[in-house]
Amino acid sequence: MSDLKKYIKTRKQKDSEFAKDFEQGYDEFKIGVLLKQARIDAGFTQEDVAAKLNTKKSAISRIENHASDIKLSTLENFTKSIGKELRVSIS
Amino acid sequence: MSDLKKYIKTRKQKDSEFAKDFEQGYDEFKIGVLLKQARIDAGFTQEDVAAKLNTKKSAISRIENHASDIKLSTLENFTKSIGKELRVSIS
DNA sequence: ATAAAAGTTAACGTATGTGTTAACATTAGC
DNA sequence: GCTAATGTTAACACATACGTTAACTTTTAT
Repeated sequence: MSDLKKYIKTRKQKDSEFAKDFEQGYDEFKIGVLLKQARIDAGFTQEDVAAKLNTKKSAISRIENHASDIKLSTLENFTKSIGKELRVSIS
Repeated sequence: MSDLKKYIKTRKQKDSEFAKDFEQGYDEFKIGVLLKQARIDAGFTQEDVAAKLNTKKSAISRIENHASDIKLSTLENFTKSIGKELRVSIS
Protein backbone atom coordinates (compact mmCIF):
# COMPACT_ATOMS: atom_id res chain seq x y z
CA MET A 1 0.00 0.00 0.00
CA SER A 2 1.43 3.35 -1.02
CA ASP A 3 2.00 6.13 1.42
CA LEU A 4 -0.66 8.16 -0.26
CA LYS A 5 -3.25 5.44 0.07
CA LYS A 6 -2.26 4.89 3.65
CA TYR A 7 -2.73 8.55 4.30
CA ILE A 8 -6.10 8.59 2.62
CA LYS A 9 -7.20 5.59 4.62
CA THR A 10 -6.13 7.19 7.86
CA ARG A 11 -7.68 10.43 6.85
CA LYS A 12 -11.01 8.84 6.11
CA GLN A 13 -11.20 7.37 9.57
CA LYS A 14 -11.00 10.82 11.01
CA ASP A 15 -13.07 12.53 8.38
CA SER A 16 -15.92 13.39 10.70
CA GLU A 17 -13.57 15.32 12.93
CA PHE A 18 -12.07 17.09 9.99
CA ALA A 19 -15.38 18.03 8.47
CA LYS A 20 -16.60 19.35 11.75
CA ASP A 21 -13.96 21.99 12.12
CA PHE A 22 -12.75 22.70 8.65
CA GLU A 23 -15.54 25.11 7.93
CA GLN A 24 -14.88 27.06 11.06
CA GLY A 25 -13.80 30.45 10.00
CA TYR A 26 -12.09 32.92 12.20
CA ASP A 27 -12.81 32.06 15.81
CA GLU A 28 -9.55 32.53 17.59
CA PHE A 29 -10.23 29.68 19.92
CA LYS A 30 -10.17 27.30 16.98
CA ILE A 31 -7.66 28.91 14.70
CA GLY A 32 -5.06 26.41 15.82
CA VAL A 33 -7.33 23.53 14.95
CA LEU A 34 -7.95 25.05 11.56
CA LEU A 35 -4.25 25.44 10.88
CA LYS A 36 -3.45 21.93 12.02
CA GLN A 37 -6.10 20.46 9.79
CA ALA A 38 -4.94 22.52 6.86
CA ARG A 39 -1.35 21.40 7.42
CA ILE A 40 -2.22 17.72 7.65
CA ASP A 41 -4.52 18.09 4.69
CA ALA A 42 -1.58 19.43 2.69
CA GLY A 43 0.61 16.54 3.84
CA PHE A 44 3.21 18.44 5.86
CA THR A 45 4.77 17.79 9.25
CA GLN A 46 5.24 20.43 11.89
CA GLU A 47 8.95 20.31 11.15
CA ASP A 48 8.26 21.03 7.48
CA VAL A 49 6.34 24.15 8.39
CA ALA A 50 8.88 25.14 11.03
CA ALA A 51 11.72 24.93 8.51
CA LYS A 52 9.94 27.17 6.03
CA LEU A 53 9.12 29.70 8.72
CA ASN A 54 12.68 29.60 10.11
CA THR A 55 11.57 28.40 13.48
CA LYS A 56 11.15 25.16 15.44
CA LYS A 57 8.50 22.48 15.48
CA SER A 58 7.70 23.35 19.08
CA ALA A 59 6.52 26.77 17.95
CA ILE A 60 4.23 25.19 15.40
CA SER A 61 2.84 22.81 17.99
CA ARG A 62 2.15 25.71 20.30
CA ILE A 63 0.28 27.58 17.60
CA GLU A 64 -1.82 24.56 16.77
CA ASN A 65 -2.59 23.63 20.37
CA HIS A 66 -2.22 26.39 22.88
CA ALA A 67 -2.06 29.71 21.11
CA SER A 68 -4.74 32.04 22.41
CA ASP A 69 -4.02 34.55 19.68
CA ILE A 70 -1.91 34.89 16.56
CA LYS A 71 -0.50 37.63 14.38
CA LEU A 72 -1.97 38.11 10.93
CA SER A 73 1.49 37.80 9.37
CA THR A 74 2.02 34.48 11.12
CA LEU A 75 -1.27 33.25 9.77
CA GLU A 76 -0.27 34.27 6.26
CA ASN A 77 3.18 32.74 6.51
CA PHE A 78 1.78 29.52 7.87
CA THR A 79 -0.72 29.12 5.08
CA LYS A 80 1.85 29.98 2.44
CA SER A 81 4.26 27.41 3.88
CA ILE A 82 1.75 24.66 3.20
CA GLY A 83 1.01 25.95 -0.28
CA LYS A 84 -2.33 27.44 0.56
CA GLU A 85 -3.79 30.90 0.61
CA LEU A 86 -5.25 32.91 3.45
CA ARG A 87 -8.39 34.84 2.68
CA VAL A 88 -9.57 37.64 4.93
CA SER A 89 -12.72 39.62 4.34
CA ILE A 90 -15.02 41.94 6.23
CA SER A 91 -18.72 41.55 5.57
CA MET B 1 5.83 79.23 9.73
CA SER B 2 5.73 80.40 6.14
CA ASP B 3 3.50 78.80 3.57
CA LEU B 4 6.51 77.42 1.79
CA LYS B 5 7.85 75.74 4.91
CA LYS B 6 4.41 74.38 5.64
CA TYR B 7 4.24 72.94 2.17
CA ILE B 8 7.65 71.36 2.45
CA LYS B 9 6.81 69.87 5.80
CA THR B 10 3.53 68.47 4.58
CA ARG B 11 5.09 67.15 1.41
CA LYS B 12 7.90 65.47 3.30
CA GLN B 13 5.44 63.72 5.55
CA LYS B 14 3.36 62.47 2.68
CA ASP B 15 6.39 61.32 0.74
CA SER B 16 7.80 59.36 3.65
CA GLU B 17 4.46 57.71 4.25
CA PHE B 18 4.14 56.85 0.62
CA ALA B 19 7.60 55.36 0.43
CA LYS B 20 7.08 53.50 3.66
CA ASP B 21 3.92 51.93 2.38
CA PHE B 22 5.73 50.61 -0.64
CA GLU B 23 8.41 49.08 1.49
CA GLN B 24 5.91 47.35 3.70
CA GLY B 25 4.27 44.12 2.75
CA TYR B 26 1.29 44.45 0.53
CA ASP B 27 -1.02 42.48 2.79
CA GLU B 28 -0.10 44.50 5.83
CA PHE B 29 -0.71 47.74 4.04
CA LYS B 30 -4.03 46.50 2.78
CA ILE B 31 -5.52 45.46 6.08
CA GLY B 32 -5.36 48.97 7.51
CA VAL B 33 -6.99 50.43 4.44
CA LEU B 34 -9.58 47.69 4.54
CA LEU B 35 -10.41 48.42 8.16
CA LYS B 36 -10.60 52.15 7.58
CA GLN B 37 -12.92 51.74 4.63
CA ALA B 38 -15.10 49.33 6.56
CA ARG B 39 -15.31 51.73 9.48
CA ILE B 40 -16.25 54.73 7.34
CA ASP B 41 -18.71 52.60 5.42
CA ALA B 42 -20.40 51.71 8.68
CA GLY B 43 -20.50 55.35 9.68
CA PHE B 44 -18.28 55.29 12.74
CA THR B 45 -15.51 57.57 13.90
CA GLN B 46 -12.21 56.32 15.24
CA GLU B 47 -13.39 57.42 18.68
CA ASP B 48 -16.49 55.26 18.33
CA VAL B 49 -14.37 52.22 17.63
CA ALA B 50 -11.89 53.12 20.34
CA ALA B 51 -14.67 53.38 22.94
CA LYS B 52 -16.02 49.94 22.08
CA LEU B 53 -12.56 48.42 22.21
CA ASN B 54 -11.75 50.18 25.49
CA THR B 55 -8.85 52.05 24.00
CA LYS B 56 -8.06 55.41 22.44
CA LYS B 57 -8.57 56.89 19.00
CA SER B 58 -4.81 57.11 18.56
CA ALA B 59 -4.59 53.34 18.68
CA ILE B 60 -7.24 53.07 15.97
CA SER B 61 -5.44 55.58 13.80
CA ARG B 62 -2.22 53.63 14.20
CA ILE B 63 -3.91 50.43 13.14
CA GLU B 64 -5.44 52.06 10.08
CA ASN B 65 -2.29 53.90 9.03
CA HIS B 66 0.97 52.55 10.36
CA ALA B 67 0.41 49.11 11.80
CA SER B 68 2.87 46.68 10.30
CA ASP B 69 1.00 43.76 11.74
CA ILE B 70 -2.09 43.04 13.81
CA LYS B 71 -3.37 40.36 16.12
CA LEU B 72 -6.23 38.23 14.89
CA SER B 73 -8.24 39.08 18.02
CA THR B 74 -7.80 42.78 17.33
CA LEU B 75 -9.06 42.27 13.81
CA GLU B 76 -12.10 40.45 15.13
CA ASN B 77 -12.84 43.04 17.79
CA PHE B 78 -12.47 45.86 15.30
CA THR B 79 -14.91 44.34 12.83
CA LYS B 80 -17.40 43.50 15.58
CA SER B 81 -17.23 47.05 16.89
CA ILE B 82 -18.50 48.38 13.57
CA GLY B 83 -21.20 45.73 13.37
CA LYS B 84 -19.50 43.64 10.76
CA GLU B 85 -18.08 40.16 10.60
CA LEU B 86 -14.55 38.99 9.93
CA ARG B 87 -14.18 36.00 7.67
CA VAL B 88 -10.99 33.99 7.55
CA SER B 89 -10.52 30.97 5.35
CA ILE B 90 -7.66 28.84 4.10
CA SER B 91 -7.95 27.66 0.52
C1' DA C 1 9.93 -4.81 20.69
C1' DT C 2 12.67 -1.42 19.36
C1' DA C 3 14.05 2.76 17.24
C1' DA C 4 13.07 6.70 14.55
C1' DA C 5 9.91 10.17 13.41
C1' DA C 6 6.57 13.27 14.80
C1' DG C 7 4.35 15.85 18.21
C1' DT C 8 3.78 18.01 23.01
C1' DT C 9 4.90 20.83 26.84
C1' DA C 10 7.33 23.95 30.10
C1' DA C 11 10.64 27.57 30.81
C1' DC C 12 12.85 31.62 29.57
C1' DG C 13 14.38 35.48 26.44
C1' DT C 14 13.20 38.57 22.70
C1' DA C 15 10.35 41.13 19.47
C1' DT C 16 6.49 43.65 18.71
C1' DG C 17 1.42 44.69 19.03
C1' DT C 18 -1.28 47.42 21.89
C1' DG C 19 -2.54 50.99 25.79
C1' DT C 20 -1.84 55.58 26.95
C1' DT C 21 -0.71 60.49 26.91
C1' DA C 22 -0.03 64.69 24.81
C1' DA C 23 0.76 67.71 21.14
C1' DC C 24 -0.32 68.81 16.57
C1' DA C 25 -2.94 68.47 11.97
C1' DT C 26 -6.94 68.19 9.29
C1' DT C 27 -11.70 68.58 8.27
C1' DA C 28 -16.58 70.15 8.85
C1' DG C 29 -19.87 73.39 10.17
C1' DC C 30 -21.09 77.92 11.43
C1' DG D 1 -12.51 83.90 9.45
C1' DC D 2 -13.43 80.75 13.87
C1' DT D 3 -14.38 76.58 16.57
C1' DA D 4 -15.19 71.82 17.50
C1' DA D 5 -14.88 67.35 15.86
C1' DT D 6 -12.02 64.17 13.93
C1' DG D 7 -7.70 62.26 12.73
C1' DT D 8 -2.43 61.78 13.03
C1' DT D 9 1.90 61.04 15.14
C1' DA D 10 5.70 60.32 18.53
C1' DA D 11 7.14 58.59 22.92
C1' DC D 12 6.95 55.42 26.50
C1' DA D 13 5.16 51.37 29.24
C1' DC D 14 3.14 47.05 29.24
C1' DA D 15 1.23 42.67 27.51
C1' DT D 16 1.90 38.93 24.85
C1' DA D 17 3.11 36.43 20.42
C1' DC D 18 7.00 34.24 18.93
C1' DG D 19 12.00 32.07 19.08
C1' DT D 20 14.55 28.67 21.35
C1' DT D 21 16.05 24.78 24.17
C1' DA D 22 15.41 20.55 26.28
C1' DA D 23 12.92 16.83 28.11
C1' DC D 24 9.21 14.07 27.36
C1' DT D 25 5.18 11.50 25.01
C1' DT D 26 2.95 9.58 21.12
C1' DT D 27 2.92 7.68 16.71
C1' DT D 28 4.89 5.19 12.88
C1' DA D 29 7.84 1.84 10.79
C1' DT D 30 10.74 -2.08 10.89
